[in-house]
This record gives sequence, structure tokens and C-alpha cells, in this order.
Amino acid sequence: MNTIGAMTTFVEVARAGSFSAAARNLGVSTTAVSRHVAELEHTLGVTLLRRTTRSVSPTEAGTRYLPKAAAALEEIERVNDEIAQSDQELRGSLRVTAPPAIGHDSIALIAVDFIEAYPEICLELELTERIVDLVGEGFDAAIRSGPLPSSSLISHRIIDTRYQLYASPDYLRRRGTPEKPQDVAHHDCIHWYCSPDNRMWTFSGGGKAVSVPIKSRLLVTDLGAQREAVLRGLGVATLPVSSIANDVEAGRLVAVLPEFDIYHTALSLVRPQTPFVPARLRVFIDFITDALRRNAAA
Amino acid sequence: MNTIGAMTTFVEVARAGSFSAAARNLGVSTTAVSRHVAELEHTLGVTLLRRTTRSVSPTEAGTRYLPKAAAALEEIERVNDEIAQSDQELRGSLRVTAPPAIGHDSIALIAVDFIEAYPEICLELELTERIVDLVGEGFDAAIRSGPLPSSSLISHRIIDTRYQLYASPDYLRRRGTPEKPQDVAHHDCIHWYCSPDNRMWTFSGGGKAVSVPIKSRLLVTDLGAQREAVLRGLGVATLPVSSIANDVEAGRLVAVLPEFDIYHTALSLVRPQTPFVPARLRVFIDFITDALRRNAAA
DNA sequence: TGTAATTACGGGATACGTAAAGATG
DNA sequence: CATCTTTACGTATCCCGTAATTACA
Repeated sequence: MNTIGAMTTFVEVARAGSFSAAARNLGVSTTAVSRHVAELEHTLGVTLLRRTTRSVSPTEAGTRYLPKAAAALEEIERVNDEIAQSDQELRGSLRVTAPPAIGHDSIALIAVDFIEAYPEICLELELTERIVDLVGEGFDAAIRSGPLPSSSLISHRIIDTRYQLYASPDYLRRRGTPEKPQDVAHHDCIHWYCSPDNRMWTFSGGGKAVSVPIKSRLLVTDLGAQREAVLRGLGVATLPVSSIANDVEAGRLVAVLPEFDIYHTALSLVRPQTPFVPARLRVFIDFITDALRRNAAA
Repeated sequence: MNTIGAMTTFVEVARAGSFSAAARNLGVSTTAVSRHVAELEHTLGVTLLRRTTRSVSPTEAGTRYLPKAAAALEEIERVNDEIAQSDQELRGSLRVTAPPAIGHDSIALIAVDFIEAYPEICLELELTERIVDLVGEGFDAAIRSGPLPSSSLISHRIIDTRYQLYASPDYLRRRGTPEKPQDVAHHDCIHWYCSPDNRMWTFSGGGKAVSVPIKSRLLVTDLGAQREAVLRGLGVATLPVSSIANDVEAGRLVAVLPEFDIYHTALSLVRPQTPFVPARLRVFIDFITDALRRNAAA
């Protein structure tokens, strides 16, 4: 039985004092009204309304039932309305995971700007290299770099990140400038363990891809530290093109074999596929996309 | 949409942490579970559950919705259960109407016994000669004497009441004893305005009915007063056979033309036709029937 | 006779389950 | 490959409204 429909009908009949008036108010036939009330009475095993063709009066049970039924119906409606509109407001919590290092940008700093901009939103940011199960662990979004690990996730591409080789002018003066990919095998390489192949650099560009084994003196997961090492002339390293433009312009860093990329990844925000996206998640995606793109352009 | 079904399904899925587990618990197919949740999300415009084939986790909205939805559903169930069982208990109120005079029995006295016997029942007893609209004015029952005024009411016959003519021995000594119906035209008649024809007595019995015009010196609506008048020798009157047996036995009253009845009515309890009869009304009907029959037999 | 509640009945919407597909570990 | 969610699809059920029925003033 349609409990809510039957209860709603009863409440309207009791208030209107008539089956046909209730039918008019509810926009249904008197047939439906009569049946709804009869069904409700039958399932409850209680007569709620005394009725003849001329008048309707609530029984004692009906009198007691009316306010409680009306309250319960309103409660249902209130709860549903509350949830229905809640996701339209810029309130509530977001659970996001990101790797600690994304180029030299700090997600945490962007997060600070975000919660400042949206004071009603609570952001829970888990920084980890672990590829978490977004759905299983209840995350709203993740920042991912590189190939997407799982399908069934929606992906928002933020920026493409090209990595090229860089060294300091001082280093190149001392050790010479590589002229072809194979030359780097004799250089001091500063290595980021996240590169696709841990002991190889793959040069792509000019139509052919060339893999070269490397000799690594420093392996560091932090791009900032890596840049610092290169600036001090400790070796050559792969750095994201977009984030060291200042250093190149100032002559602190020099591109090595600039016609080749070492690798090329897209930075994306991924989220579980859900029928509806709450407003707070939409603004978060926009905010972080904008922030990262502006950082990359700067 | 079946809101209650969908909400129930959601609550079960959120608690079980799985669509298929919820389907097993609810005894429906996973298809139904999936659709219920999808429909609920669609009508709310909010994603409640993140899901892949391997895991399900509530969204922030789902987390907030779960306890409220569960509470609202319980509220509905509680309200309905409460009403469903309430009419099985000997509690609540009864609204009854009766004429002030029913033979010489006092409904009010029986009512006192009744509320003493059932301390949780509240009895509202309206004593009036007016034939009230039971349904329109919200009565649970009425005591009615004579032909039933309305169909669509359920009637419980309590006792048959035969009315015969009575006079005191003293009166008959003074005025003579009528030997045939027509003789009463010359007697002092004590008249009850409720008799079918206000200026006639209709003698029935012995196959033929004879109507005799009467001369009335006293018209009184109270049977007790009427009896008193007869006892004092003021005239002849119609009295219910069953209720003056003591007077006849003691020689205070004598039946006049005892082979005739003046009229003959059934005393009934009538009630509106309702699908279900609450326990308190059933016991009231039994109680008053029993009391009136015992009075009549005494 | 006119208005109101109920019952009968036929058509249309709805909801279910089986089966197939897609996804995940 | 086994398990889980979703979609497709055919069917059974439910539910509504029109119309006929009954009741009441």
C-alpha cells in the first residue's frame, strides 16, 4: 500500500470534512480518496472516519491519529527538503586526497586559500602517495598525476605537465652540455622516484623515443628539493617546464636537450561517478583548477 | 514514487554497506534496491551513496540523511502502530446519545456502573429526545426505541417492550373496568406524547387492530411520573409490561384489557456502519444490553 | 431530485524479477 | 573468475478515473 499517499489523503479528508472536497483539494478523483482511506483503515484495523453520503466525522481514533499523522508526514517532507537543498549551498564537508608533491605547487596552500574563500565548507585533505580507493574510503575527489588508475571515475584535466632536463650554467661549464640523449649516461642525474622507469629516462620528441640508463646521485621525492639541487650545480634533473620558467629567464637554469621531453603527464582531478555533484565540490574543482593553472602560467 | 519504500531501501543499504546485502535483508532483488536508491537520489537531486561494483560509501549528504530518514520512517511506523493497537484496548472515549426516558430504566445509572467497571473509558452521554445525526455529530452509538429512523446504521436489538394499559385497583373501583377497547374513550387517559398517534390508542391483539380516540388529562414524557400518576389513581396509562411486574404482583396496578397491546417497540442500540468496531464500543454494547435485559427480567 | 460516498470495471502506469552487460579485485 | 551494480526488457500488479450504484436530504 502507498502509506504516505493514504495518510495524506486521510489528513486532507479529516481537515476538509468531506471526501469530495478533499478530492478537489488534492486534485484526484473521489474514487481515489475513498479507496485511500479504506485501505488505510484496513491496514490499521481501525475506523478513522464515520461517513454517510451526507457527512463525515472523525472517530476518536481518527481524532487522535490526525495530528500525529500530519506531523509524521511533515517530518518526512522536512527531512527530504532539507537534504534536497543542502547540496545546493556552499556548506558541508569535502574529503580530498592528493599526492604530497605536485610540481612545486603546494596543494595545502591552495587549500588554505579555499577554506578562507568558503568559510562554511570543511575540507579534509589527505596527502599521500597511496592511490586510495575513492569510493571505498569515502573521498569526494583526488588529485592525480599521470595515467588514470581506474575507470568509472570522472576526470577533470587541470594542466598538462611537460618535464624536460635542466642543469645550472655552472654545472654545464664544468661537465659539458649533452648533445644527444645518450650523453646523459655520463652525467650526474638527479632522479625523482616517481618517474615511470626508475633507472631510465625516456626521451621523446622528434618522432622517436630513446631510453637511456642513468646514473643517479640523488633520489628525491620533492620537486622543490630537486630544483634546489640543480640550482646548486649538483647535476641534471627532470623538472616541470611550466614551474621553472622564472629560473630559465633569469639564467639560473638552462634547458638540456630542449627538443626532448622526458615525460609528459596530465594533472587531473578525479572524482567518483555520482549522479549529482554538490555545489561545494563544483566550486572546489573550479578553485583548484584555477589556482593550479595560474601557478603554471606564472 | 514510493517514498517510504525508497527511503527504507536507502537506510538498509547505508547500514548494510552493500546493495546486494540490503536486497537479501529486505527480501527483494538487487534490481529493486538499485532503482529505489536511484529514484530517491533523483527526486532529492542529491547523491546519497558513492558506489562501484566493489564498495559503497555514503556521501556527506547521505551521512546526514541517514539518521533523519531512519527517524522519520520510525515515526511513521510508531504513529501507525500506536493507532492500530489503540482500538484493541479498553481505553478512549465513547460518545453516546439516548432519550432521557427508556421505560423506567435510567441510562445514566447504567452509565455510572459502566465507567466504574472500565476505569480507562471516558463516556460522554447526551440525553435528548432529539434524533441526532450520529455521523454528522460524531456519535459512536445511540439508544433508540421504536422504528429505526435511518438505514445505514447497524442496529443491535436489546429488548422488546410491550406496552399495555394499566390502572390502579382504586381507580377501577371508582370508574369501572373497560371491557372492550372502545370503553377507554370514557376514561381518564394518561398519555405519553411519544406514542405513535398523539390522540389515539391503537389496540392490537386477537388478530384485529382497533384505534380509539382518547381523552387525556395528563401528558407526560417521563414514564416514572406516568407510573406514579397511575398508582395514585389518576387514570389509565400505557406502561411497559416488563418494568412494572412488581407493581402488578403487589396488587398496586392491574392490567386493563390485558389481551391487547397498545404498542410494541424494540429498544435497540444503533451505531454508524464502520468497518471496525473498537473494543470499548463492543464492551459498551454488551454492558448496556446486559444491564437493560436484567432490569427487564427483574 | 441532487449531491455525496462506494463499487465495478477497463486501460494505463508502475514496479518487479530475470537476464545481460559492465566493472572490479 | 567471482562478485557486485546497473541496464534492458517482458510481465504482473497496482492504481487511477469513468461510469454505474447506493444512500441521504
